[in-house]
Amino acid sequence: MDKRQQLIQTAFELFYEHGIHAVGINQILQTAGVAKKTLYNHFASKDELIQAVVDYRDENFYNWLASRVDQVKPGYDGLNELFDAVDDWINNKVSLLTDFHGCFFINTCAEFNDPHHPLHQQCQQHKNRVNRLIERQIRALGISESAIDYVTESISLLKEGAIVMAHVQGDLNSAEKAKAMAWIVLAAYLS
Amino acid sequence: MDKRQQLIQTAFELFYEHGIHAVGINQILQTAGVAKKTLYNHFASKDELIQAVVDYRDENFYNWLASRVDQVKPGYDGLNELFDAVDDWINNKVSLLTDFHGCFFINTCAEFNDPHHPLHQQCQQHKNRVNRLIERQIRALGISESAIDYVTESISLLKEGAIVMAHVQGDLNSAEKAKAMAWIVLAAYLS
DNA sequence: CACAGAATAGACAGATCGGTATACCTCTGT
DNA sequence: ACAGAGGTATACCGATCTGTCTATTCTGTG
Repeated sequence: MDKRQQLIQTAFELFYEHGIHAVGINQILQTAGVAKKTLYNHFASKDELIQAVVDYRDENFYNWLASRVDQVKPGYDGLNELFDAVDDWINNKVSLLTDFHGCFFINTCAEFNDPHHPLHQQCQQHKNRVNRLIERQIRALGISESAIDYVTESISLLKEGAIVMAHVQGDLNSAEKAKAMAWIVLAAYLS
Repeated sequence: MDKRQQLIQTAFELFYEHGIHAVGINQILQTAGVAKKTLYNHFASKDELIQAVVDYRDENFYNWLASRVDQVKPGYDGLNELFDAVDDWINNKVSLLTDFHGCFFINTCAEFNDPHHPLHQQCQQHKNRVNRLIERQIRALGISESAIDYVTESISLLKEGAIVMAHVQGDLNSAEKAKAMAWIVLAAYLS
């Protein structure tokens, strides 16, 4: 088994549950069952490990979401699947993503507030990837070129709102609400 | 000047900018220009200080928002003012709230993930207060009683989405988008 | 003026932090 | 058979953390 991957996986689970600043190196090592020297053989510092963890979650989450969305027809079906996927995630029906504790990238931005911070920007880039996935669905709907960015960001806003409502307020139907609003809004923008 | 209040104010500003776990007691004391003994004279522990900080922001933020919303007619005008207020906040037009770094309560929930944690619940209660403010506007619109909770939570979702889009993605027009969607959605729910 | 309450500065304790160093133990390829 | 890579376990370093303690100074009121 790959020790490097094992460290990243363990660190992610601890960071996701308790926050990054609240989890120490020694806790990660003990949980992963790995020696300290091995960690510093693979990573120069805790910061590098954190970066690798964000990358790992980016790949893992995006690949899962894209595979869900891309298995249906782009456009209405794709957007439908997007919100259904978020709903499954929120309601812990996707074991691949581990127990829901909000969006790891939103949480990380909360801990690294400065927009110029490398970790904050890494999180932005993840969101940009997801936005491009959404944009493909919007384009397939036949929205006019000039409105594509605006509508994409509006749908993204609905998705983010659903995640936060589920995490902070414990609203487990938030993704359904967001989906319902998405249809209403898109119908208005298409007419 | 009240040392207790000075500590809370300083702690809030540091927590809001850097996150709670990232800020130490000594940093707060040095910034506030207060002795350590004075802090532990007013608070039994750092945890108690954090609780007081969350309470302080709850009062400060809610009072500001409610005073904005309540100065216009409940209903359409109130909701309009709600999203305009959020827009002003995001675009740093409200000096009372200090520079925008996302929602302090969302950020705090990101650091204290467990829904049973006292701080997480304090944040939930703040959101509940704001939700009741929104609910009053929804009621004034004449929405049917059975739909009030659902519509209130939908508007709340739009507001949360706008805050996160502004914080994580740097979208400074997010509140405008949320407001536009709110009108579309409400028109559909009223017809 | 005198005194009580509350503030100050700062040393200190014990734990934990990120990170380094040392010594030993397996594997694996030639 | 043996060198080297990569693992383990653990002691250690300096810094920093929360929280305690002492000793001194300021301030407001009778």
